[in-house]
Amino acid sequence: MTGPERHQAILESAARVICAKGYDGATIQEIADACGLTKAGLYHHIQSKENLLAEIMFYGMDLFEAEVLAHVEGIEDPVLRLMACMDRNIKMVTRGKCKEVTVILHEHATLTGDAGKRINARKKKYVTFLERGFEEAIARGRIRPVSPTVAAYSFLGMVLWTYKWFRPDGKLSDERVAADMIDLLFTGLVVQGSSKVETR
Amino acid sequence: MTGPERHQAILESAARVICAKGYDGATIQEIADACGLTKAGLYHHIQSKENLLAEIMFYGMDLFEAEVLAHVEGIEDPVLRLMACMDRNIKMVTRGKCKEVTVILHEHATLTGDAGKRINARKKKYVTFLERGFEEAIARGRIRPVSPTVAAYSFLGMVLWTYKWFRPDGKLSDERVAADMIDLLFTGLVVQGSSKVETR
Amino acid sequence: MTGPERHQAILESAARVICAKGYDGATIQEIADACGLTKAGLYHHIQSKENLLAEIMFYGMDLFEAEVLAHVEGIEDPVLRLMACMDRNIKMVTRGKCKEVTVILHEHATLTGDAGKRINARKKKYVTFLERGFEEAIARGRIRPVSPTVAAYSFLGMVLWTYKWFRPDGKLSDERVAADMIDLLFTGLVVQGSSKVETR
Amino acid sequence: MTGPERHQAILESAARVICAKGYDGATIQEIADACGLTKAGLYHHIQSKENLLAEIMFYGMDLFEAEVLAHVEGIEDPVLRLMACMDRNIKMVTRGKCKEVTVILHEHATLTGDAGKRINARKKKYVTFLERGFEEAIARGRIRPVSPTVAAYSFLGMVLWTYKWFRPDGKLSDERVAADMIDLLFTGLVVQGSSKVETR
DNA sequence: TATGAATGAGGGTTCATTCAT
DNA sequence: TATGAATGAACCCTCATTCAT
Repeated sequence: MTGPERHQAILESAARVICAKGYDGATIQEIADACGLTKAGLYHHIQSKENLLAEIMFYGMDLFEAEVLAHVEGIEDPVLRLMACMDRNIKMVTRGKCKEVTVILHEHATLTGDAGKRINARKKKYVTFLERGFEEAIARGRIRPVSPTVAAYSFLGMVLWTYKWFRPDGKLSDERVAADMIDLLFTGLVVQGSSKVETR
Repeated sequence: MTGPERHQAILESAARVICAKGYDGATIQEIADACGLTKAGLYHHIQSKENLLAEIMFYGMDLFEAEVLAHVEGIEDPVLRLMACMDRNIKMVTRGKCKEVTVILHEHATLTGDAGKRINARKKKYVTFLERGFEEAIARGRIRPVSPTVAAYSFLGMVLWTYKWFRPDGKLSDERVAADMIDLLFTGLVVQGSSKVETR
Repeated sequence: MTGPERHQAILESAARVICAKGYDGATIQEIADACGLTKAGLYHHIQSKENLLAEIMFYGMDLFEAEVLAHVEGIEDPVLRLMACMDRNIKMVTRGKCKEVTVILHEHATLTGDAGKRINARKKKYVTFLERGFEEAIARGRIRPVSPTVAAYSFLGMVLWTYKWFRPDGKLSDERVAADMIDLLFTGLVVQGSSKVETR
Repeated sequence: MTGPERHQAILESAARVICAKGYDGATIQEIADACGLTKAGLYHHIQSKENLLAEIMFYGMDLFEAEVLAHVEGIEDPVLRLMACMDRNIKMVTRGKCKEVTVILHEHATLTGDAGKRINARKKKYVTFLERGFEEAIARGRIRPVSPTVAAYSFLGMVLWTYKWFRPDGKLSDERVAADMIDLLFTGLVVQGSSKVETR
């Protein structure tokens, strides 16, 4: 494994450690171990611990936008769009070997400086995307009126919290979790007969 | 201020720092500063950093159980019980000078040893309380059937995530946030005419 | 030993190590050893290695100005002033337990930032003081015309280089070195009969 | 460029870096950069950092002896010999692309082991050469009696310090600096009418 | 020759903790 | 109680050096 692949593998290994111990709790030594390198060897690939976090976050954002946003942005109906978004977002958190890469986006440690601003801007963009979705759905009479902000953060809370409790080997499949969360949040919101599209 | 009051004040100051910087990111120096003590002075009041975290968590659990659980456990109707619980839990996170004490319960850093087991048991008890609530509501035909586990963790995700985005001086009051979240989660779940009790 | 005295003792010990090994070559460990402290213990007294260097340099400048400049600035005759200055400066470099503190002023490592600017300004002030002395001596017809700049830097080179070769237990006393250097630089410069003051 | 030329070019580039940052402050990486090589590439040309310093010093000594000593050793009159020596030594420090190579001879870092002994022996030889010059001049009645040691080290201090302050693009030319320093040190020493040779 | 990758040793610095006063 | 001083352990990071390619 060489070049960009190698680099990504390092980001992913590091993300797993940071996810498990937190940014401040994770040592460069532990991260290096997870990468099968010595500390000094790891530094051949990264600039600093903080920069490593930044790289993981950018990578996570890229992944998230490619795997979630890119697939749902084009959906015309706002309710279907939000539901598809929730489905994909939940699965991004529950399955796939890169889940930690995206989970880290919500790490306590905040990036300083320019990188932090750019990550926050992209996070904010996602929140806004959700808010706009709810606004649009309300405007079209597809759902009952609610605060788009509260709805967006409820959506996020439900989805992101999943990482903390979901176990792939548990009783519930992530298909079931996704379906149920979508049901919980949207079924009660949708105004029946508001559209030709069947939502349930 | 002396005795137990003093001790609680220290726990609360420490909780604020740990909430802001994370357990690993918070320094004993910073905590001491926040308490108006020197490092060595602080050690007259605490046993160790980890024990301090444990104390805060026990204190937080006590507060949570007194302010939330104690007030809602007696509510006969499971839906009303869960709604009241959400309302109180959200407000515990958004207002009050001790919010950090309870927020820390979900800190990344987990307590080790016996204290950790006891805190986890109490957290688990809360999750179970919520699951039982949803189960009971389903059994009584008050709400549509959903996975009680998914419902409980959705409840928790919505509520706990609030700490990350809610600003007391923002556009939304916590009254509004609580009302809207209750609406989002329960209105769609409740089976109309399932009870004499008006839920909205 | 406590307080400011203790602090000065640390600066002096550190100066000895830095003088012997150079700033980059001296380790904090070695400096701590010389102070009879552990590394962490030393950091109780200093802010950083660079700041330690800055402190030593400021201390050295203070010493130099108090022991050399303050004693000669008032001398009316410029030649006598420069000669007295050379005498004191040489002895500051050859004797006294604090010699390293002043020798470090000419360390290769240059301070960065504000501290560096302030030290350089004080060094420049000394060069200018010497240049003015030679200018004044020329203007009064006390010495033959020479470039004041070259004269000032020759003065400095002779004096400062002394640290590199002079041995207190060698054949030459510092009294002798000072007298001979003054002789070498000034005897040939002074215009005979230029003043009532006998210079030799 | 190949072979010995290439090697010398590397020594010269390295000397520039080491002169600018000091031996301990200069990194192999920085030296490699200055040579237009990678670190590993540089190691095909050098044995170790310390050995590189040794090579530079030997090269510098060779240059110095060829450019300075070789040209003045044959001068019969000791005063003229010393003056010519000062002239050449100053210019070696102020001009020429190899000046750093000779300046490094006075680096703080001292070579260890055999190489160190050989370099020190050659340095000592130069000091002795100067001392003998002054002794001889005194013996012949050409200059006033002074300590040859103090005179020799004054000579060296004046000359070597020049590297620290002289700027090729400054107001003073190195011709002027050399002439003035020779004037400063020798004019006052020389006994008028001591020789047929005009010294000024 | 050249280099990307790797490393053991060590550098400066910080941290939680202790203790004499 | 309180604190200034001290410390062992660990942390992030850099360095001179090596080696497979």
